[in-house]
Amino acid sequence: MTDERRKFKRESAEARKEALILATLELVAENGVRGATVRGIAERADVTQGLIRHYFSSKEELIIAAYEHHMTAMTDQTFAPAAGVDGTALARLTAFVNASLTPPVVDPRSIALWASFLNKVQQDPQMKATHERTYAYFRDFLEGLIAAALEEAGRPAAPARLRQLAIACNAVIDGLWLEGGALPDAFAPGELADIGRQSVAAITGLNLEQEAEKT
Amino acid sequence: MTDERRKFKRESAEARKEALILATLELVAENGVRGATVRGIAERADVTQGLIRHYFSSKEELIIAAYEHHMTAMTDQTFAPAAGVDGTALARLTAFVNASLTPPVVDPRSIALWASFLNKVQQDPQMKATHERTYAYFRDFLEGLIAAALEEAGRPAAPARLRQLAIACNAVIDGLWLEGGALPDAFAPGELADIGRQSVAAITGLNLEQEAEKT
DNA sequence: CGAGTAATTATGCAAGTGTATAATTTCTCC
DNA sequence: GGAGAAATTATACACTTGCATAATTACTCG
Repeated sequence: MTDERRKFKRESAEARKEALILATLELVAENGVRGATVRGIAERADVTQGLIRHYFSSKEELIIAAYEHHMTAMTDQTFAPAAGVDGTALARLTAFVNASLTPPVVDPRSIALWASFLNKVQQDPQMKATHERTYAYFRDFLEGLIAAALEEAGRPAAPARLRQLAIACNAVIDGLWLEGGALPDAFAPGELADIGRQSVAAITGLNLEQEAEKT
Repeated sequence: MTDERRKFKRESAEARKEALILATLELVAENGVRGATVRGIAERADVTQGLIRHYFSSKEELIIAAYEHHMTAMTDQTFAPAAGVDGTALARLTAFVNASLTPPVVDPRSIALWASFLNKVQQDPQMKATHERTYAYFRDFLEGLIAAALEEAGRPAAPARLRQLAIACNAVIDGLWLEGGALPDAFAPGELADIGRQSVAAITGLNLEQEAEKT
């Protein structure tokens, strides 16, 4: 029979690290980075605090690992839907906007995490690098989608113009993402994505609505 | 002769409160709410920590006062330029977009403060109320400007449509504000305002550029 | 000018913080 | 099944935190 009285179970390093990182993200979202105490994280992950030191040489290191985990999850959730569409560039652009403005990307917890990490991001060089790389990746990807969709529509744009369009569309998406997460009850389901598509359409002159109706 | 050796100077309650609030905002922007310690704030304001308790019954109360101070300053900076224009509605809308996307509204410190306060805002009812009131005020004002400008142009919009336009324009402004503050070196001076006007123009169908050139 | 009063400083305390180290427990492998 | 090693817990420490209270200091007003 299994010994129910055993005091703990040994887990693989990967599983434990993952559990600790998830617990960290929960607490950072709830109470900020400084509010995510080592003891609180350990309790949330159902271990004792000493174990954290066994897998991460400091709280700082755990925070950095949690941040990179979150950023990776966010970009994956955003890019996967667009990458999965193998139709026209316009279809991929539409899928990208939709994915950016629906759960799980739009979520109070994501905004809370983004806000909680911001201070550290601006001070820690490693986190700053991760942040800038993610932002650039996101915007370049969007710029590529817009460029392809415009060419497809027979009216290609010059690089300077493309840059502006990407910044503007990125801003709409970010702004809607922010508002949707900060005031979850202020918008009906799908409303943010609707407004996002309409706005990107207005800014670029592309017709994202007919594309959205195809699905 | 003045006694240079006197250990402190008595100030009016208003001056001291203001000084403490400003010191608090500095530290909150730098280190987050929990990182803004009572001792740190006192040092920054050149007083001893006991004095804080004399003017604010708790750190919580000081934080709330600092948040409301900041929100008031932000809205004032944003609304004053638009209110000062007594020309067409289009001119006021243009001034509003410009003010929202140039310093001192666009500023790394403002974004840092916004992010640092977010956690508390979502948990403390009083701060939450302030936040929602400010957001609603901002968006309603923008919606009013858009409505007036559209009527002026001879193509008034229905309420539902107006709501969507206001949300979209608000999102562009917020998104650009965010990006400008989070990556201050990524944009040339005036670039954000340019893109903001173009985007609002594209979304609403109004011509903000000819309006901007008049000044 | 001198006493009273309020502003300000000085000091102390209990709880919470990250981290270091020692003591246990579980699991693997021969 | 039992020794060895690694995972996990247990305990301790120095430091910081917000808050309370007592001791000073500066200014006001008769």
